[in-house]
Amino acid sequence: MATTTAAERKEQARRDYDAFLDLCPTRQLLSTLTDKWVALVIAVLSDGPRRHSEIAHRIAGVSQKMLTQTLRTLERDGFLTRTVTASVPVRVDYELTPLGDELVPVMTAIKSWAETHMDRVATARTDFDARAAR
Amino acid sequence: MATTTAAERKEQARRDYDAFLDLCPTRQLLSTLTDKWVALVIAVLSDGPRRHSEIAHRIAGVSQKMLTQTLRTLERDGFLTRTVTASVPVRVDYELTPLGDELVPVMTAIKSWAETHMDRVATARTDFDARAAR
DNA sequence: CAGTATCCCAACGGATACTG
DNA sequence: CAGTATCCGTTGGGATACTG
Repeated sequence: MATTTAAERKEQARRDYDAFLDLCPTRQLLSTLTDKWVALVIAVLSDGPRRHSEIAHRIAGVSQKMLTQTLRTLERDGFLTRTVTASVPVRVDYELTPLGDELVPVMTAIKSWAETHMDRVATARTDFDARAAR
Repeated sequence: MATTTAAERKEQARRDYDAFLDLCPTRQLLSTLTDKWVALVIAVLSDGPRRHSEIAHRIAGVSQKMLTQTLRTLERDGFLTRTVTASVPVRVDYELTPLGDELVPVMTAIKSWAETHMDRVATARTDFDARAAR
């Protein structure tokens, strides 16, 4: 198989990935990346490794279930590593991988865009609703 | 009310928006921005005004319902304008507002990130599943 | 502390049919 | 062509209880 691996990789790399296409795998990846909890988790970890409980505290309102689920997905996709320290009680640390680091600028950009432009959006919304009410 | 408007705006602007906070309005805006269809629609319109049918064609697999719903949300939030030309059949054009234009870099960044790093994610996923199977 | 397992409701989102 | 309305299955996501 070693002889075809390199060729296959090239083939794969040459392929034109396009999220506009329904069946393209990037459409699925786009779904993962466009997720509220993903953006927040990546933002938290951009400051360095964090424990499960630290992340939970930082992201107000996230449920146990969603946090664990999000962390698992991100681990599977290679964005972060999960390190278990077998103490009592157990300690689990999450840390961004190099791939995860590359995601940081994109994710923090969305978050800060929202924070920066919130006022303008709020105004637009009020105007729209006022116009719709007429 | 004119006397308080300026002060109120300042007050609002000075407020520390933080999407990490559960009740902060930016959390809701973040939810809107982290949406697969939103990213794709903004990406389409970044090339200029488009008709409803053109957008539908460009974004493969989007349903009528989701497209219209997404366009309405984006219009309400001030990201695009909707122009109806009363002909038979009717013609509707969508165009980014200045606020929408400011969103383009952020949205296209996610889309192209997904397309660029798809291979590495796919590899990570395979590795993870293989390790999990052991 | 971290995680799993249920239960359960609400929102997402597709398919279809109908209107101006 | 663009949009609305309805139906309905799927998923998201919270609450709670339990385990190592």
